[in-house]
Amino acid sequence: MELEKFRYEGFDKAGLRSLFDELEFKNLLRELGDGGGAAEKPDENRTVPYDDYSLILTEDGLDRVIRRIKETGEVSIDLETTSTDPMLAEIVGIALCPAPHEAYYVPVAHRSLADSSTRQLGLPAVLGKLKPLIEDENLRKIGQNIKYEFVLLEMYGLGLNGISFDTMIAAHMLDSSRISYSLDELCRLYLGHSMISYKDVTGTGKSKINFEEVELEAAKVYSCEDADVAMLLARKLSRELEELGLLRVYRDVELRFIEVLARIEINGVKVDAGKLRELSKEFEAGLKDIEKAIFEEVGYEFNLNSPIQLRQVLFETLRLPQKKLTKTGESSTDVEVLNDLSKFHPVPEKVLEHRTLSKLKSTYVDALPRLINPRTGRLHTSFNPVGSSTGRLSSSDPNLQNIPIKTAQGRRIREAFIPEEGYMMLSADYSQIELRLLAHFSGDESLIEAFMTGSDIHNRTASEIFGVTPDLVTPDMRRLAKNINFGIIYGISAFGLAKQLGTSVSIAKSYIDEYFKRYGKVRDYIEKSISDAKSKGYAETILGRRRPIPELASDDRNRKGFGERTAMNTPIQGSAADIINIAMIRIHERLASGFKSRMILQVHDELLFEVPEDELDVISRMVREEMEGAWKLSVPIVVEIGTGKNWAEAH
DNA sequence: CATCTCACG
DNA sequence: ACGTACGTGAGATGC
Repeated sequence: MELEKFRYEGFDKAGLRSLFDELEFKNLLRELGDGGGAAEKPDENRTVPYDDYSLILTEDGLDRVIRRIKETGEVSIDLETTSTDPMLAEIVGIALCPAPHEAYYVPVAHRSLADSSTRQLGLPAVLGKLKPLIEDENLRKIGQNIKYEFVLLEMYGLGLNGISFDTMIAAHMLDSSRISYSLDELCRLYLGHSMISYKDVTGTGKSKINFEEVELEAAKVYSCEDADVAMLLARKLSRELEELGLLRVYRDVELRFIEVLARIEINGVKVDAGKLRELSKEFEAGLKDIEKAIFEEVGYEFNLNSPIQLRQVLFETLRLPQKKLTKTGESSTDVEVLNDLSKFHPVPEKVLEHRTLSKLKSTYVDALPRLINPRTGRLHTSFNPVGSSTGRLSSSDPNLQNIPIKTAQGRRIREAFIPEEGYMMLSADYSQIELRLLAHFSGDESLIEAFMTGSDIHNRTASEIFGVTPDLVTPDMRRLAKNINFGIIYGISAFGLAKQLGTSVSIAKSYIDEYFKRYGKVRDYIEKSISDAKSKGYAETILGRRRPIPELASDDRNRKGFGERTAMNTPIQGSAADIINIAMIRIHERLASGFKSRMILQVHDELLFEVPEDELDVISRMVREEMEGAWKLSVPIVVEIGTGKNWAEAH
């Protein structure tokens, strides 16, 4: 009740203070050793208590907390820091929750203490006391996105062992379709409670203060609530996982995967900043030349990066035909349109060249060096394990899963990704993992046969569709078959295929018909995926991760169509993700047994390693073995391995 | 902060 | 008749 009142009235300092005065009394009782809430039987059906939280300002206090954690055998941890990037963050305070409704806040770097007589414990002393507990694998650690704590504690020389629950990961496994997996969102959903938001304690905009400036009492309530809610959610979500039979996979795969990702993030990848600087100059000169040519052609200067200005130039000044509209009804100037307009005028092609170069320069060449960690001299991405609804990872700050490769200029950026001195890059790629899963799931004899014999799958598909022997398949036929194979995985439609191929819908339709004549069980499988998802309400992967698809029940043709494509694509894309995750866990564990080699990136179906030359052979074999053996399918799983002095060479 | 565009699998 | 390929993140522009 107090919480609700506090929230609705906004951040009222006076009101907050009286609330805190009341709480302070209980804290005092606890400090005096009356037992407080700890001795009472906590009512787990309450939402968030808010009254059994204590500030820890003394060594004795901290010792009591540590005893409590040892008593309960578990602790939910929430660190307050100076940065969302755990590689750069400094600890401001630590919330520890050893049991539901009982939490403690240990400030270590707050600036505004209650009064001059208030002293907080120093960070070295606190970490010194907590280290044995944090490293004790028999004390269960609970958290919301605990990879953050793992990476950050590692920066302080503490190894976080005994991760027993991550609420974010659990919620994603139960329902990967959510937009947000924030603690606040999960708390609202599963506990029916709105939490104090970060903004409530720090303010926003101009008057925003850093967490170090937040008063101890406000920091305590905010931070302890986070730790407490994670503890409460862990119990709730654990029951849900158990009911669905997912607890084992959750523990054996999802939880273990956290540490693998943390290690990759900590390892980071080296980039040749000098090489990128050279590329920047070169691209700059190229952009200038293209600009000049375009401005001469058009007759005046404008901002090529502005779609609005470009629209005016192409469709008003040059009077070129308008091909398609954007979502908001404006004339599109995207790559498809510009390619098409290239046959009428020299400018569109030049604009495309400019776009490509400008994109590469701003997004990669100029941006990446700024993100090099000054301590390590390397790039450390952040992998988000709940970043997609299929179960794939996403990567950000920087995104290292979309480094260019398709064009020659792009590959030059990849050349700047280099191994440490004395090491080589090793890249291991799953070959056609999604089509192999399609063969496995559908049981289609033709598709299985193609993979059993190790043939070029697109060539094989082309030969089937066009009714010629594989040696008579032309590059055009193969390209078309490749598009169909992709289309099948995406949830094919004649319209989509036609657009991709640049043919008519009726021609695309005839290709699809021919495909399904040859691969009949693929059609059956697609239909079964959709009907299964319809009856269950969700699609699932080989590990049982669930993606609800409410669109399947929609009356809207588009929404329903989207739902159907989702129903057939998710088990394939998601299971491919499951398989590489399993491989990564095994490889991580084997690397830990005395190798110098490091796993440094995952790009959906590729793993990148930094390997000392004398480990190349053994690591190649080990990586292949673990990737190919991660899951048993009815067709072989094949991995292609390359090595080189940079990422471009290794790929 | 939305829009457009484009980098990747 | 209608609109559709699956999954992401980021930079630049302009309100």
